[in-house]
Amino acid sequence: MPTRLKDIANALDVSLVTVSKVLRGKTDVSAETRDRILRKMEELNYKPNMIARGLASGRSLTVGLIVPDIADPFFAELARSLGAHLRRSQYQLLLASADESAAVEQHEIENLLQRGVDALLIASCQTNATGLDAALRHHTPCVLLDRMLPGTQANFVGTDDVLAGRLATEHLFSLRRRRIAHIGSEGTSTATDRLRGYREALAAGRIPPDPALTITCDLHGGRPDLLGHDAMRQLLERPEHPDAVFCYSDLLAVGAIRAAREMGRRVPEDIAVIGCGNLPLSAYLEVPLSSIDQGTAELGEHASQLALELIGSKVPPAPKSLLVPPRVVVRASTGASAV
Amino acid sequence: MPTRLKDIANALDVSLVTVSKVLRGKTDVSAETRDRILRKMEELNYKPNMIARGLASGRSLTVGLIVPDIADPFFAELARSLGAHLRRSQYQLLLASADESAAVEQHEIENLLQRGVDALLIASCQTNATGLDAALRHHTPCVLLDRMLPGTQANFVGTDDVLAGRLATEHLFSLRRRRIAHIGSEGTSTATDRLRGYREALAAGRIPPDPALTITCDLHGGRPDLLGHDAMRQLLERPEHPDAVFCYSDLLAVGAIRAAREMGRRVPEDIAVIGCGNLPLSAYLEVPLSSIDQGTAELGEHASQLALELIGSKVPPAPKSLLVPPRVVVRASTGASAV
DNA sequence: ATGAAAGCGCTAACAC
DNA sequence: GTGTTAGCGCTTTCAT
Repeated sequence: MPTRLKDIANALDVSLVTVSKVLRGKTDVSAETRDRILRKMEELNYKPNMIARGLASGRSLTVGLIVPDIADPFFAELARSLGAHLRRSQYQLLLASADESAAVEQHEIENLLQRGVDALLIASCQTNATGLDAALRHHTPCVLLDRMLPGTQANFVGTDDVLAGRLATEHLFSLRRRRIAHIGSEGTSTATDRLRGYREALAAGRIPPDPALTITCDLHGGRPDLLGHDAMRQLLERPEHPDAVFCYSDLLAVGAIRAAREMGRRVPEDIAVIGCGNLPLSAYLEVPLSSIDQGTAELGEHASQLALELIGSKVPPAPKSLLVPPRVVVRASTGASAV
Repeated sequence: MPTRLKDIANALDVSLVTVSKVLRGKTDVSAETRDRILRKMEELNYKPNMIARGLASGRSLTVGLIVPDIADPFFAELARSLGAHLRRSQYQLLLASADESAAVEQHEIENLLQRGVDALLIASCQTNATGLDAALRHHTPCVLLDRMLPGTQANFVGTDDVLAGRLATEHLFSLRRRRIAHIGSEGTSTATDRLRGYREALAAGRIPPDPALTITCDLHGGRPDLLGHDAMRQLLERPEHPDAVFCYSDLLAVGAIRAAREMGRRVPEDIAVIGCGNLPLSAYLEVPLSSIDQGTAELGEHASQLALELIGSKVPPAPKSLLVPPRVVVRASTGASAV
């Protein structure tokens, strides 16, 4: 059985409280007793029971993270970064993957709150913020990650997705492409923001918007690579087909490129393609994929910082929004061999 | 503030214990009181405080998972599957990523035990099993995932890696390749087992082992794709170069293919390559990559089952080893266009 | 069928 | 400096 504070106290004939004080680094203990206690802790290999500590203190030294899908490389990297940063501050990450389901996500929110997390980080797949009410009831600080929720004045850490869309589109524009399509998504702030950036860039380039060049995929509807494939085929079958495409995600882009090549188009000569997310394997794809890098590790760092800050403040500060600037990574799919 | 059992009890003028009984589904409560209590719980939106419950009952309904790197697609998928299965049994997954460091892993083991996990699942990057002693002290059941540890009689759930190595090599053999190389790894049971399977298959095919055809990479030394690249270059610079390579991982294989092509070799015509792990993007690589699929989701299911079983048994049963059989997935890198 | 008493291992206030 | 007294919110055992 693991050693308890009481065991240390008994062995040394001091009170349990004194031991607890040493444990927590309180200064009202004589140097001598402190030494004896520390030595005994070492000797008996004492490790505090975090459950008991959590119950007594009301703080669990725990941060909950909910992501739509931990198998998505973006969220996996985010979790990794977050976990590493929190560990340095003695915090433990409780991870939940919502399986892309709003119901599961809601369940996990309640669940993590019941487990007494000191802060809750959510990359939400809900469409509104009512699910966060539970966190308010618990007075648990909450940070939205990656995706904003409509009608919320919440803390947010994410990519500047409008900028992401603009950078991607401007990059295609700089390659002298003028019929620039967008294969997008819907239902998330990331989707609408990237679309907005795309439109802004077109406007800035004095390209009239052509509704036929925007296709929206329902990413709940299946594998994104296949959806991207379909979307590209639709685009290329139209008489006025595009000479460039900005895809909402790399996975969509991968499928889109496959479709283009199957239809005899050269990438990037006939059609340039850029994705978003900068998958680790981007460089090794059939056509190495240009993409928008979101600085995922940096996102995790900011999120953990903000979480700790919120935990530390007695009164909840005004909600903050932290936008990490993305950057273009050029590879062959929009590369030098382009026309 | 969240509702507590006491609030329900007071509101209904029954004892806290009766409420607790209803909460836990005990039958020694009259149907009427039960109904009143359940209604009140609903009304006050009662959610049990899992920390208090954990402290009182000694069970946290929590399972800890430690992986070397959550950003590795294999471990991410494992975590996803595990989390989904545990959720169905009301268990919560506590995830820790060890950053490929044995020291961090050890730290996380202690950490999760202090948090009172009911079982501990570890894909370990340690070289021996002494780190698991802490779990024994806590009487916490423990399952090794993916990698066995030498000198351990522990529960294990993982791929049948000897079979993986044999299947991969036999597949290359069936393509009439006879100079089959192996780009391997070291320090893990997966590495030595796959190597063993490779050798067994060679022996079965009456191919004399050629030490010049086995290269071992130190995967702690950097990016696996670059290591694979280097390894392939070494292999091809030798006078008696191979006509096929089985790589320990897909990432190694990806780098290896790149190197081969840079050196003017055609894949698979001049050299066939098969990896292991079956990355989600395998089909979209510059040369779609043949691989060994490990049935990761199935691994997660078995692991969660075993964990729950161990938690449920009063006396620890004899350690079990569960080996999931892998299977070959053929793509272009060893595909039909082969000689 | 109901509840009183004790306690899980720790922390937080306040005495001495 | 040190220790005492009270809990945190729940479960467990055992009376009634």
